[in-house]
Amino acid sequence: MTTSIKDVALLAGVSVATVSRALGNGPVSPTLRAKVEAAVVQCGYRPNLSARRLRSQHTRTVGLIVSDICNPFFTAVGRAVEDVAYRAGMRVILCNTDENPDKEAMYLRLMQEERVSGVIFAATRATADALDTAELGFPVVMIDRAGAAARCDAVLLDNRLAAAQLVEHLLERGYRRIGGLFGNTSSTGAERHAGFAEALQRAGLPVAARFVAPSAAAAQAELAAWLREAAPPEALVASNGLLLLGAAKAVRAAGVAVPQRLALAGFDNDSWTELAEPGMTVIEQPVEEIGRVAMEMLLERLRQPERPPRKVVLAGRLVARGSSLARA
Amino acid sequence: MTTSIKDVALLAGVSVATVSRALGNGPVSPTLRAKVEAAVVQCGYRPNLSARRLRSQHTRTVGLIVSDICNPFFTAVGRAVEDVAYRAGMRVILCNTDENPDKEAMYLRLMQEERVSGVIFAATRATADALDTAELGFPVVMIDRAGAAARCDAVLLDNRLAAAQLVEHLLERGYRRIGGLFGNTSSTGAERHAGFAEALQRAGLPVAARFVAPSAAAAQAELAAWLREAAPPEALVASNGLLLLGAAKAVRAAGVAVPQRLALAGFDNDSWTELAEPGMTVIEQPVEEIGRVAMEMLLERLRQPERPPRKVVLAGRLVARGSSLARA
DNA sequence: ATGGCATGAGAAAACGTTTTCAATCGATAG
DNA sequence: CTATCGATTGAAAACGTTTTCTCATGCCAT
Repeated sequence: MTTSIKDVALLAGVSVATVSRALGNGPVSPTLRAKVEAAVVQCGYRPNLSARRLRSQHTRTVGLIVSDICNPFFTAVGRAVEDVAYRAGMRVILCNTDENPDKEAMYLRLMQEERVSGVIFAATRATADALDTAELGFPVVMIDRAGAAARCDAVLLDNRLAAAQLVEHLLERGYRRIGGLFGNTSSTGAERHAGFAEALQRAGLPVAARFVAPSAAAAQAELAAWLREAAPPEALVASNGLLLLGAAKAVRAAGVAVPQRLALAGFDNDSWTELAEPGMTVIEQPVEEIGRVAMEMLLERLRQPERPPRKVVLAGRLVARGSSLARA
Repeated sequence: MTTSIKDVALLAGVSVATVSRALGNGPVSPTLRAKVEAAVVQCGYRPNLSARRLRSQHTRTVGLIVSDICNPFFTAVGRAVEDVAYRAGMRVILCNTDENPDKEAMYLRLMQEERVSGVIFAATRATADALDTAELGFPVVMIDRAGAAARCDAVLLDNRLAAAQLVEHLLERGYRRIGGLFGNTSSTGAERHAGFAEALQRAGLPVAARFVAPSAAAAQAELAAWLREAAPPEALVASNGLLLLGAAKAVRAAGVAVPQRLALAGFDNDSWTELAEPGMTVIEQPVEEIGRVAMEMLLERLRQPERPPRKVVLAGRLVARGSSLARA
């Protein structure tokens, strides 16, 4: 039997209401407050958060739903979310969906049962478009991927611009036959593809883009096949860290010289991109900021439920490395 | 106002007890069960987990306390823990301690307030030694680091053996002046140092070990300084993935040839170790298995609270790569 | 003096479940 | 034909809090 507020009240010689008020910030005379505090330490009382949540009707809990926390991008974002959350006295429930809409639906239902205060969500395209935030019962902040119709807060990268920047960087360095590898489940992949295609069209060049499942293995297989085709690209853009990793593995396995036979560029300044020869050219996303801002927006929304939804668009930073050296 | 079990009962024309039983696995006639299920979908009822936890007195929640989920080792372990947990109908609360004993204490207190079913814990040395699992009120499974006195379950790597393996591998390849970089906060660092030292002593060689804070930055700074000293090592063992990363950055910054001027070997088969030239020799830990087994042991312990504590010791796998090529 | 009025405290209701306890009913055994 | 038993069901208690709702007290203004 664990000790409850009743035991504390008995020990301190006051009512349970007084104990509750002393522990919270209710009006209690200094005398009784001291008595209560003494009783609390004496019997090692720990409040029961389930009871507190049930009665007070707010759980101080947020859900963080991402595809896979093992993706360094989400790892870093998640860490930032948690830091801000815990500092604000909130708990975080982490959910990995593996880009699977069924799992997304399941976890959203779970969030309802948990009566979470809100959710930070990197949704699949299908789910993002269909999301009805009104009937969900809690506010949602989208990250990384935008919802089409979803009238909710979001913090995003300027994906079109970033992808276009990569293409222009490669053009500047003298590359012409530029291929692209994009994830096929998220709106992010689509947006980056759009920026990629626009930049190439502006330059009057053909657009060679392929869509794959968002995993390193899929990217590796796709690029390996591509390199065996008749006219492989001179440079490749990969639309996220996982795909870039797969691409790097494929070129290494095929013994293709980077950047002499194939230049590489992509997204996410993961730690390996600096170490892998000759260094990967990437768009670095402000991962810590994305997580922090998302959580702050959620807290803000909880304070002002009726505030109009806001989208924060952050800029990526081009980190040029050896994988896109100027063409000889 | 969200709909409660009462509304469902009213709609179905039965008592709340019957609804509860129909939703759980109580004895209910097929007729009423069907009525209840119809009512549930009709009014979109979602059980309130806080209320359920309060009444039933088990939270179906486990805490996962690690130093930093951004460390790929813990990311992978955490993912495995969560998969097993969700499949068993349990929730996971993730806590990052940054190797800070104060944060560890704070999170343990939080776990008590959450009335968690149990905790999976990668503890600092100080905390692990002082851990009194009896007065905590929930079972603990230690991972990665052992508790000295702690009479609780644990799943660990055979650290001494693994470290010795690395040393012997380097000896075989012809290296003699072998240095080591170890984390100074965990028992794991200490154990790996022990294995490292024993292997060198068996070979009649001097032991050159340095202890640093468990971060890439600390390792990088320490090695950079070391390389400027009079007699720098010919080969270096780094006691975890972060330290190895720092070491790799240091040698790259100093323009030191690997393995010609300095061979490198370490722990954790993180994705960058394969890509970074000339490939890092590492001990691969069975990360997925560590997380899975830890969660399974916790579930087992919840079923049989009085079972004697069990320690599972897993073996690492040596992955030899270019960074420890045979000496010319 | 007297009528508010702010302040501090306790009693009791409420939060949404699960679980215990008692009751009803049909059927089966004696 | 009746007593007993098993299976369902509902009423009500319980889980540990927070939040009314009262009430007593002392103080200030009239």
